[in-house]
Amino acid sequence: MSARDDKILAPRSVATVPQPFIRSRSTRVESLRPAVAVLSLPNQIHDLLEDAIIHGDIEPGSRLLADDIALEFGVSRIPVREALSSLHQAGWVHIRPRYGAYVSQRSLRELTHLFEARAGLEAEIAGLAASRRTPDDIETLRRVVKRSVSAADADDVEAAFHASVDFNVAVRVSAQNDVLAAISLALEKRARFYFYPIAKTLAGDWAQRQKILVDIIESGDSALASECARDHMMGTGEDVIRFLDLDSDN
Amino acid sequence: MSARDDKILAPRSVATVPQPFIRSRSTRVESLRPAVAVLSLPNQIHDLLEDAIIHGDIEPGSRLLADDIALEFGVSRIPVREALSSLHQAGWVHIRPRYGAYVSQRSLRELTHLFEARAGLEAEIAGLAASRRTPDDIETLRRVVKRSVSAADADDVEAAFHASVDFNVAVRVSAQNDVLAAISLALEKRARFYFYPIAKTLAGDWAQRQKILVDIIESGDSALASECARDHMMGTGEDVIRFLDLDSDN
DNA sequence: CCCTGCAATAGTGTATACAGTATACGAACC
DNA sequence: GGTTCGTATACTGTATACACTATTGCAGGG
Repeated sequence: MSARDDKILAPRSVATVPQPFIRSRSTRVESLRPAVAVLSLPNQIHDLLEDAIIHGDIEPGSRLLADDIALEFGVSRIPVREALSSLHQAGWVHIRPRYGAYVSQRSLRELTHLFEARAGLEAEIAGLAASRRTPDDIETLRRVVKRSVSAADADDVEAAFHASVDFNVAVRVSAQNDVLAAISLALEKRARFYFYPIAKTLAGDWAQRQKILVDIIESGDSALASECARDHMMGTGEDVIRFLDLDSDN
Repeated sequence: MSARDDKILAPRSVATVPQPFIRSRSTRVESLRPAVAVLSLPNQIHDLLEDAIIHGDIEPGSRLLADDIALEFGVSRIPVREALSSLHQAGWVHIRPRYGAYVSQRSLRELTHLFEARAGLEAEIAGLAASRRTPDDIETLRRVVKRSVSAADADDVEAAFHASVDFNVAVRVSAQNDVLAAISLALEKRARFYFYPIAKTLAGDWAQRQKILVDIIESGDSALASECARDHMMGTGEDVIRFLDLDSDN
């Protein structure tokens, strides 16, 4: 009945994860210093599951059994529960009380709303960035764009993707608004869920678009920066809609 | 040493809360139907603590001891932990790992960022509302505005406040974007934290402003609606800054 | 054959128990 | 007297245990 008998996480996910890996106290054998992981167990589990969902290692719609996940990570259900709860709040899973957690499906509806929201958000952020950017900010931005260009030249989608992520971070820093930054980051992560399956077909002219936006931000033209960011995001949204071809039933 | 020896929640909070109140299984004595509360324990605790923070029943900066809260509500620490975790994600508490949770302080920095973000968000939402509103939406909006006017006439701050909340809900519904709606709601709640102490001095011309915005939304002028909402929000933000007089050290 | 009711089961939600760590307090030393 | 070290304490974080419920499969009746 269960849609998954296999391991939840593909090996890649494990390899991708940063240093101090999940280690329940009971399994502590050889560890010297970090008697407890620097990152909390729930956070680690959250991030791993999030990545697994984004990368398609976990099928949308599949049920997440707390026991299985706990077993998988060698921890108890308590930290898993907290991870599932925070995944729910970020929209990654849907929770049916007293029954279980399901990985959220992709839907045309969410996709539309998501990119619409991002368009507004990124426009706001770009506008602020244009009016507040420091020389340091511009330098950082230009450095990231250079990486984007190299990645595009080398046809390295992975690198282009990372550069794009870093670019967005740099813009947020320039905008100097923590609230907007946090929201923007959360929505960007969620957007990757829609993005990832078709990243290859889209990563084309990112570098060019980034370059244009940096020029505008440097010029200080707030309104133009907003418009540019909005157009970029709307365009991307439409691309995703076109390529992803979701059922329109919801 | 502890800043609070008294009960965390003022009686009002308890009275304010909706029907099926916190009831741990172990205390289940006379209950007939709802063997378990329809709203999950963590959610109930989250909402109660959030309200208590907004209304000032819990001092910003005070430490929240999971044991105390659990005792207070007659539950174990597990659901309390989850509530604290979600409060953390929404910015209500700051968590020092392995030490404790503290109620977030008001800061000029957050206030500024918050209202800036809201200005952008509400502008976007108002714009969408203007282009998508249905006759039903307009009717709902007008009804709420009418309530606002009555409240203003009767000088009933509480009622004006509720009407304002409902007004924002109605605008979000008109905008037809779930993502924006969820974010907007979360930020509005957080804003109340800054708002509440000085609500009396501000609730003045809300009704008038709402009336103007509804007229614009009905007219379908998206750009004007955006501008109006943005101005309103910026104005409110500045009012709060002026009246609240926070330390500018952060 | 389909529908209804019941029992078995699987998995959640929470209580309890315990291990480990951050702080605080006090004593010894400089 | 101030600083440093060691110890006690209080709390967090997680494991385990258990009560309860949603579901599912099956049996019986229509």
